[in-house]
Amino acid sequence: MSQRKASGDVGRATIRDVAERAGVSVASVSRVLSGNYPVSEELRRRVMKVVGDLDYVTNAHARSLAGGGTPTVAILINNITGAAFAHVAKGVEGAATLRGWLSLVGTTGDDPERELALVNLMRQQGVAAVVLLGGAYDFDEYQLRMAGFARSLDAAGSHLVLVGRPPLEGDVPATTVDYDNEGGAYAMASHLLSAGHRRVLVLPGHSELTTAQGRLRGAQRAFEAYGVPFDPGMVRHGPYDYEHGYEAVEDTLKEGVDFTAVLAGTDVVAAGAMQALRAAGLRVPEDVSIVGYDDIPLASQLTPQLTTVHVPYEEMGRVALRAVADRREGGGTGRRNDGDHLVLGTHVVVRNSVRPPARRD
Amino acid sequence: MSQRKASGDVGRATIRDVAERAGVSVASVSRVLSGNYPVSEELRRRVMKVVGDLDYVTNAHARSLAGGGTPTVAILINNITGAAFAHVAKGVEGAATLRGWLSLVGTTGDDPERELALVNLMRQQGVAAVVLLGGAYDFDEYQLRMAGFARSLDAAGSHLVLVGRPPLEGDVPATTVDYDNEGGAYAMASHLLSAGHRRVLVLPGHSELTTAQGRLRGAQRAFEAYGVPFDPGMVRHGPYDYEHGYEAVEDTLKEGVDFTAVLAGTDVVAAGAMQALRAAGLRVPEDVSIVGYDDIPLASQLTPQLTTVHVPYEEMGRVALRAVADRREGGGTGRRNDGDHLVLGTHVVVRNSVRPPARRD
DNA sequence: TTGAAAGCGCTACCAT
DNA sequence: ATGGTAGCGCTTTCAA
Repeated sequence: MSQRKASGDVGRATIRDVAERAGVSVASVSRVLSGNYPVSEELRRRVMKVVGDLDYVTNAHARSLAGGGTPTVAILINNITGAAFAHVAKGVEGAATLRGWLSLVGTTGDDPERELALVNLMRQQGVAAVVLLGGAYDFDEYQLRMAGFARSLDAAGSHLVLVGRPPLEGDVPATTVDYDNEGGAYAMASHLLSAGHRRVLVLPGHSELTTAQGRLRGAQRAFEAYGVPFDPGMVRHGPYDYEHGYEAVEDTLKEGVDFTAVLAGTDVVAAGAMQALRAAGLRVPEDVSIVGYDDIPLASQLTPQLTTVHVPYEEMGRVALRAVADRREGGGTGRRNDGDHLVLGTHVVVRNSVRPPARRD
Repeated sequence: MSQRKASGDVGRATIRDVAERAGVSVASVSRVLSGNYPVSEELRRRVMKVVGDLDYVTNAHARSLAGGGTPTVAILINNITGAAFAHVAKGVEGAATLRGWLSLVGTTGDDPERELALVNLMRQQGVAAVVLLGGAYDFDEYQLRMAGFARSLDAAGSHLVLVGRPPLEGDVPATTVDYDNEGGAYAMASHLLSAGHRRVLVLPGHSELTTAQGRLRGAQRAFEAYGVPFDPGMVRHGPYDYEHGYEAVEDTLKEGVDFTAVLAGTDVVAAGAMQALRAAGLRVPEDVSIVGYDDIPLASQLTPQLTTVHVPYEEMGRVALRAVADRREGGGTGRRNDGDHLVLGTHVVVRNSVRPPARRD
């Protein structure tokens, strides 16, 4: 154990250690390991033997610096704990692995400062792409902020991918992978309306969240299409969490407002709403119908199983990675093309949480 | 846009670009940016100005190679979609961010090949530590495999951390962060027994999974303590998923086996069991009581809310990171000490899914 | 087919 | 307080 450098070095073995021990040049070792160059069987054998003995692995940083290196995607997510985005991450991860790419996951905790810090951190890492997940808050600053990210990343040879958010305006170097958010809400609301529901409590989410806005718009359009007046008083905004679903229903009930169905912004909100209804002695779906959005596993695990909108999260992740990989291999010119905005379909999954209203109003 | 090298280089700006443009030396720029060295206000101003203009960020790979670099933890997880491990990951992430560390998440999909590939990949990345999450399959090979990982990582100046798994035997350079798995099961089963339940359907998980083994052992010990004979026929093994919970209960019911309570290996399994009971016309907890394990958010979102064992997943993540960070800063000698095996407590969270059995047998 | 050597972008040491 | 410069470990010409 003294073939390391004079100092009591505890660091990893280097390519030089391997070369010396195998009695060959550093270049040869590199060639054997990269495998992208013809080498004699004898050389390969000797090198691999030493690599095994020393349990050597190449230093990814050095390799990166010198030009080689594994392409890496960074996934930036608000909260790793959210089921929907975990599925997108899974999709990205899976597709990345398939191509031998590496993937990084960073969490922003909904903090713009941290988001910026992470984007820069990823830029430092020289990642091939940064994937930003989830609905965005539609503040004025948002477009500018994202455009800034897109340009910074682009200038560094990287690329910004927005998943589950509306595309950026203008000629910004970014790719968007979206789903038919509004269409899903339209279909979901229509399902409720065609079952005969007229008074429905709508819990679209935070009013500034782009996904919530789209879901609300979809619902409104459905009401219009059915010629049913849409009552803004039946809309309650709030975060996409269980507590909000619970409290919104609880409060609405307390106020004596009448409704026969709940159109929740997400499955988790629906779960909270369901619980509150039950706590108030109401049965689902006999007394009140409920529908969700997302179709995460929870939806089919609730009792009754939740009718909801299926969003192809995992596929979005796969598509997102494919988009950046293609652009990379295609030697993109940097010019935008139609592939820069992909939108995937959504559809209603009918389960057991909807029934025609018991009474008409 | 021609201050780049002669070639039509599209790459990122380098420290040299900044130095030239600011009319200072490369060393000075490095000092300003690292901030760990005294520099004149004038210098700092000029450098930062150019950094802003060029939107420059340091190349993390180069920095790493040269000795600096952000410490990175790698989190290896079977399935990013599992709620429990997502919480551990969150804990690690949070603690890492707090210290300015970076974290990587890789998924193995339960595939040993992929696990090995990822460990090596992380070794290449020169990560400060590799955190392996979740119960392990107790095959003979397992101890050897992990010991191998531990030594490889250690030789590379990295470190292996096992979270939620039993510690490695012998003098292996690894840290284990565990929770009182068996104790939690003991307490949970005792809760059921003291409520009067005697015929309990036990769904501990896969028989080779270490966590399942511990949970089963805990339950058995509780039965012994209560002087109640433990019927092995009431144990059904299977994966930690909703479907298994559903099918196990469905089958048991079909076989006409009598039971007044279900001791599920995880909350998700409990959710499946609950659904199956309900599908069979049985009420929870009036007819059958159910308890889970993990205390993920789902537990309190079920109806009735699930009595379960709380496992401090997020804290385990934090503790795991703290352990490696301390060892790093403490300039550990490499010798094992008591801090190499940390075990956190668990406790029963009483909700509404347990009631004394309606009838005795 | 193999070896020698010039960098990749940065940090840290040694001068000044 | 600032500048010059020798590597960090690897890939990749260019020669042999």
